[in-house]
Amino acid sequence: MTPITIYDIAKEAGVSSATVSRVLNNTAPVKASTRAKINAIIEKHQFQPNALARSLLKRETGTIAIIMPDITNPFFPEVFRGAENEARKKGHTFFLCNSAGDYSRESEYLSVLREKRVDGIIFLGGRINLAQCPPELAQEMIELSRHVPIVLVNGNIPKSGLPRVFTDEAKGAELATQHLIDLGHRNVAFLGGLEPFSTTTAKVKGFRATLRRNGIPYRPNSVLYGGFSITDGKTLMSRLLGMEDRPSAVFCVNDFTAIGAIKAAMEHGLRIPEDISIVGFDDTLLANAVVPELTTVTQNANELGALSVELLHRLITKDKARKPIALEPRLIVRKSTGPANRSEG
Amino acid sequence: MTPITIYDIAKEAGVSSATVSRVLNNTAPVKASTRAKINAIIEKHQFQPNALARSLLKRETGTIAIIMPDITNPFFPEVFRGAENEARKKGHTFFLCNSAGDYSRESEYLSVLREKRVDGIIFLGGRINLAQCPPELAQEMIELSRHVPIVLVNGNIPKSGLPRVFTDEAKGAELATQHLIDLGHRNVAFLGGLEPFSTTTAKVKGFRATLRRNGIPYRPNSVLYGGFSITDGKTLMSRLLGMEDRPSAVFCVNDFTAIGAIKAAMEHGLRIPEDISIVGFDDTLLANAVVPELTTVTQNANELGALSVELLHRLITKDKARKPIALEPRLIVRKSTGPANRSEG
DNA sequence: CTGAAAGCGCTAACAT
DNA sequence: ATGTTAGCGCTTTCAG
Repeated sequence: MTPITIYDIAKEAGVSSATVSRVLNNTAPVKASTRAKINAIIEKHQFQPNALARSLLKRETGTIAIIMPDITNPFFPEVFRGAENEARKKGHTFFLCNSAGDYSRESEYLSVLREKRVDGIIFLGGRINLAQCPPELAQEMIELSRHVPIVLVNGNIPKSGLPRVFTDEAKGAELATQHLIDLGHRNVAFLGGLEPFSTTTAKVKGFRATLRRNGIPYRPNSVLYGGFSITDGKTLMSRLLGMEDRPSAVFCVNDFTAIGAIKAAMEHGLRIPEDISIVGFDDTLLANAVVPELTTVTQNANELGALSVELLHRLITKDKARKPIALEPRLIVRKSTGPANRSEG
Repeated sequence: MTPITIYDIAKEAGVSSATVSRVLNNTAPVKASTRAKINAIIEKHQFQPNALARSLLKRETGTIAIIMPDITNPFFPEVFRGAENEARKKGHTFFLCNSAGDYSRESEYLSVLREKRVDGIIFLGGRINLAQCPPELAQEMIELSRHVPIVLVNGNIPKSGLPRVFTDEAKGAELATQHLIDLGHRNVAFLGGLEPFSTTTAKVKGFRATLRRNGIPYRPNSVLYGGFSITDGKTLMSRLLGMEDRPSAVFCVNDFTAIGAIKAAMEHGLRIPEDISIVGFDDTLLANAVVPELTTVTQNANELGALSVELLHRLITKDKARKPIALEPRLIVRKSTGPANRSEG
């Protein structure tokens, strides 16, 4: 059970460890017969070189890691997939770490990953989505980035100049809102999210800008914050439906809250989209699972992941491409939105 | 940018590397003043010890990895969560690898993980769910297990004696089927899955056993295989609805296919559960997202993950607890099932 | 084409 | 309480 080493192989083959290393890595010509003999012995013992020793020497591990806030939200596995595929193409092993959106856990992983000398880190969620990231947390990222290449996805540390790729969420919100307005809706609400998060504020910004551009007056209580989960969506929608002057269309911060909104609306006996239109965000698998299928904004999660790895890879290979990469979101119209009911507001 | 080492710290502090190591690991008493000085220097340089060097020496990495087949199926992230939390409690770093259900990718990861000397591996899906696992693939697992502790989750390599924890899926199927029968359904179908997978055959077995136990004759075409996705569920359900003597209740291989089945039924103008009852499996977040909410069987994904890590941990610490651990599934009755319509069959 | 030897960064005896 | 030293398993000059 004591792991076998390159020396054991060498001894058994009657050669030096250098020669074994050479056949292992194809790093210099080796006589065919010795090569064969060595390979046979390797095979026989199922020898696998110790990557720790190798990495220690070469100062690279061939590994990159991704830190995400919530593996349970289907959006993230989707970007993971895109990232992983790209990483594999580049010959990197790809690991996922789940921060659960917990800042101290983020710090923990950041630190562990550095110690383990990963070649690069992709970072999503948590602190980089904060409208106001606490200085220590921001500082930590900046300092880390001096030791290991890191790219931020769908977030930012302002003024840090940290490389990043992101979806233009305000733009996505504009698409969604305009879609609703084009359908004749004049009273539309924004539902879900939390004010401290830039991902929320960006969407609200796009939402309000679109209202304004279309000459629709902004009603202060047409924006209802409250969270990101299905339950939150349900709660918020119930509240919305209790209001006088109830909106005929709702744009939700993500698919989760949109699903919650749909459920609440149905429980109140409303039909969708006849009585109320609902738009989500992210185009997760939930959007297709639900009846009626959800109109939503896609962030191209796969591509987002792939581009992040590509950028990271450029960083790793010393190419200093630091210009942020923005991705265009796209509206996907399905069954949860329809024309405004002209008899109402 | 050249990483700083323990020697650099030692030199700057005017001590030996051993002393620095001691304060780093609290492995022997160090005079308070020197300790302070060293810590200050460490702080100043943001020094982080190289885990590769340390692991190389100590022959352990403090890392365990989990290989899963489809991070995009919400069931798996859920077991990941349970596993990760448990791993953290035990002081292990936890990484996820996504095999995408691809056997060669599994092999690849298995190999990489061994080279990187992870302390243990948790393995889900893919080859261990095959009713007939190809001998090479089985052999690979068995040989690997001689080098690194490994636990199989919800699967098996027959006769390997490999440690495992699993949900009793046949039992889950019995629960679901009995529930339907208790509601008065006599014509019930099994929908989805693929015959080569043990996770499918186990459920069918439970399904048929329950029919038999209740004196309900088995109709050969009441079992419709075809896949695991929402789309598959939809397709299969459409086929089912086209049959004469259409069943009044359907038990689906997982939540995905159940959702697909619901969508197909609705498109055919059927009401759920008034016209047809549908049961899923896994209790993923989809079950709660959909209207009507899905009656389903839970596998306690979180616990499954936690127990796996616990078992793995015992293996790592040399405790030879190899007895398979079985988890009891549980039926969760929601809105997609109801009494059989007595006017029909 | 092959071997000897140094060293990657750290820890753990063994001294002192 | 601290320093010296010998590796952990591998790759890589430098010789031959």
